[in-house]
Amino acid sequence: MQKIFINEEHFNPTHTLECGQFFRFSIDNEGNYFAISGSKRAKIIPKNNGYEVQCDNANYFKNFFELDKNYQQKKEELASFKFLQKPIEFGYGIRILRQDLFEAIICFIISQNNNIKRIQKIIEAVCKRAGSKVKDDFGSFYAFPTQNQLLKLTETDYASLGLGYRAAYLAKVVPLLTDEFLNSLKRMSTEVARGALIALPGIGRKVADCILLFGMQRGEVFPVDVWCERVYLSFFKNHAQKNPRIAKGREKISDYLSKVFGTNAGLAQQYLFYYMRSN
DNA sequence: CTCCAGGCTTTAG
DNA sequence: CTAAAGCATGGA
Repeated sequence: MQKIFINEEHFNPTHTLECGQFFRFSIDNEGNYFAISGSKRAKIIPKNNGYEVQCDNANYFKNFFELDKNYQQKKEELASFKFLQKPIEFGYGIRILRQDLFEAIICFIISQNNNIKRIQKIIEAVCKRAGSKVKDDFGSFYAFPTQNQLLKLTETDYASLGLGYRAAYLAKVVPLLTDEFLNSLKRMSTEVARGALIALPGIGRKVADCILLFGMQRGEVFPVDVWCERVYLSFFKNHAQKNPRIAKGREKISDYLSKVFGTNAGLAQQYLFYYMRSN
């Protein structure tokens, strides 16, 4: 058992885990969160002035929670945007999670045209079906399946797990996600990597952007979905109308907001998404 | 019953 | 190039 302490000033487990970037979390009847990433699990326990993360690999979760990044600075930079004040106030303590790339690709393909409850349900079903059973100090759980483990599932298997029309996407894309391909992706520029991701079955601009942001730490990416489009239309319409280069369409909204927020675009997106979806 | 969910693919204009 | 239908499933 290893422990990490995270000050509450720039970390809130509820907002970080439930803001929509991540799906494999749960909460026990004492109010403690569990987060599963890859083959590892962490328990997050409230303490004075912060939270204690208990796990078997502290370094893994220090990286997972981006503890090497300066969120005070990010907060100050984003606070200069007045329309972010309420979202930041509401979702205080959000951190962008460094998720496993393979896992992020699978999870965000599942997320398309779907609701978060069912996304979580499907992912757990996939993990239980194909993932390894792991034991830790808190009991046992299922790791996210490796590529080799998912290769054993057919389109029919995925369909039986409730994936709907996404079953065909996974059956086609999993064989393409070799370690060699994933490692080459990580070395590409954001633009090139986005193109390579969109070339895969079941991945369009929005899913690719989520993968870039949450699985490849490309903080300048601003994924735009139906919710963000609404945010844009309500919060940014007046601003955008003053800029003739801004046109309609989610891709152009994403391009524009990436420039507006720079390296903090993804964090700004999470604040806005969480705020809008909760109100 | 219809409508929608962190969209993508295919087809038509 | 843009626009729109079709897609599986389950909950509201």
